[in-house]
Amino acid sequence: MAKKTQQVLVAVDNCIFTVAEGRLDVLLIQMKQDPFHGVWALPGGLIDDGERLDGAASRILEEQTGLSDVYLEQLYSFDDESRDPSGRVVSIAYFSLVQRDSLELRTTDKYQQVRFWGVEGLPGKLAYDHETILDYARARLTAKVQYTNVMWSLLPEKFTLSELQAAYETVLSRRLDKRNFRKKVSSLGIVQASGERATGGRHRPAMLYRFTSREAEIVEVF
Amino acid sequence: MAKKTQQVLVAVDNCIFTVAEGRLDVLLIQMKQDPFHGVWALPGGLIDDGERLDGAASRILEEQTGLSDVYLEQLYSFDDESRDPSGRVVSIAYFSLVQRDSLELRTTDKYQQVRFWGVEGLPGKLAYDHETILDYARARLTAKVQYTNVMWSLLPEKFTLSELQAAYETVLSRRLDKRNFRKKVSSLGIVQASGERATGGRHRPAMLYRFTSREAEIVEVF
DNA sequence: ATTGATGGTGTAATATATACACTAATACTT
DNA sequence: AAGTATTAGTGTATATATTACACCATCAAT
Repeated sequence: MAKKTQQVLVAVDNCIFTVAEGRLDVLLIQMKQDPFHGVWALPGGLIDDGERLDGAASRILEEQTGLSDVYLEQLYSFDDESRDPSGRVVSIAYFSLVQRDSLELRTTDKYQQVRFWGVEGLPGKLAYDHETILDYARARLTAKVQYTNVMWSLLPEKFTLSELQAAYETVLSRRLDKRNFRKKVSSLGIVQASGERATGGRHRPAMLYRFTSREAEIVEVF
Repeated sequence: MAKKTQQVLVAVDNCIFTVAEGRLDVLLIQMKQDPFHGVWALPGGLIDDGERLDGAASRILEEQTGLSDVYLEQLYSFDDESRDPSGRVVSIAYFSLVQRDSLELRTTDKYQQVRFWGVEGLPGKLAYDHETILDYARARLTAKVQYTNVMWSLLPEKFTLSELQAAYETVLSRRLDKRNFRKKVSSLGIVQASGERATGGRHRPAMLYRFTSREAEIVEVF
C-alpha cells in the first residue's frame, strides 16, 4: 500500500464488564473536558505511534482506570463519521470480564471519576458512540459465555457452584435449574472440587471449586 | 479525543470465499508494484478520507476485482508492525461468501491478474500478513456456517439439496450423512421446495429448493 | 433392455436436555 | 437445647436431538 496521508485517527475503547449483586456492570469514566464535560464514557483514547492496538488498549485502560493485567479481546471496529465531534476517528473496541473484588480503581486528573455502573442503570447518555459499542459488547458477551469458559475471568480462584450459577444467570439474564446446571458443569469437566468449603454462611457450607483450566477454550456451555 | 496526528494509516482487506468443485477458493490479485511484484494478495487498500470502512471495502473490492453488491462482514483488525513494509498500517479485514457463477472478474492495470485460488493450493506466500488474515477468515467461516444461514450467499437462488450438502461438506471439511442432513435442513425450515426440478443429469432429476430467507439469521445448523 | 449415476426416503439406538422436590448442614434466635 | 431461616446438595423420568445405516426411483446414454 502506497505512502499517503489520511485524515483519520485510530483509537481504542474498552468495554470492561463485571458482575456484582446480580447486576452486570460496565466500567466507565467521567469526562472533564468539553465537549463531553461531565459525561460518562468507556475508557479509551488514541493509539500512540509505534504502539500495537492491544498494547494501546491495555495502556489506556491502566492510565484511565488503574486496571492492569486484564485480558482484552478485540471486539469490533466502529467508524461512524459522527462518532467523535473532533474529527474522523476509527475506534477498535476491546472487551473483557474482570472480577470485581481485588480491583483498585483510580483515574487521573484528566477525568472526574471512574466506577462501575449497572448496564441497566447508566448515568445518562454516554459520550461518542459508546452506547453502540456497549450494546455490541453485551451481545458478544452473552454469546461468548455460552460456548466458551470465559466465565473464569469473572470469578475468583475458588468459588462455589452457586456463585458460578449466579454469574451465568446474570450474564444470560435468565434463571437456570440448579440440578441441571451442576450436571452440566460437571459433565463438561470445566471445574473441579478444591476440597475446601466456604465458611461463615448462616447455612450449610458449600464446596469450593476451581476451574480446571484458565485458558480460553471452546466448551459449549449453555 | 484530542486533536493530534498519527503515523498510522487505515486500510481494509477482503477475504472473498467461494466453493467450486469441492474446493474452498479465495479471491486473490497478483501485484505489479514492488516490493510485492508478482506476489498474490487479498484485494485491499487504504481508505479514502471521509469514507466508511465498509464503503472502502466495497469500493476497493469493486476496483480491484470487478465484484460489486457483495455483502461484506467485518472480520477483525490486524496491526502487526511489520505487516506492511511501507509503514504502519492498521488493516480492518472483511470477509464474504459469493457464488462463483455469475461473476465477471476484471482488474485494473495496477495488478497483473485476479482469480480464485483453492485455499489448499495457494500460489506461494501471500503479500503482507495476508496468510494470517486468511487463516482467521477461514476459522470464522467454519464457525459461522454452523450457527447461521450464511450458506445462502454461496448458492444460486435455486439449488438441489445435494448441492447444499456439498457446500457444507466443503466448508466444514467433513462428510455429512445424506438422510440426516435432509432431516436437519427441513426441520430448521431454512429451505423450501420450489416445485421445479433440476434437468439434464444422467440420473434422476433433483428437486430445486430455495432459501426461505436470505437475511442473516442465527439458526444453529451443524 | 441394460447400465451408470444421482435422488430420495425411514427407523431404531443412543445421547442430550429438561422438569421437578426433598433432605443436609450450618448460624442465629429464643 | 430446640427451633428457625438459609443455602447446599442430590436423582429420576420424560422429551428431544443426534447418529448410524440400506435400498428403491428416475433419468440419460448405450
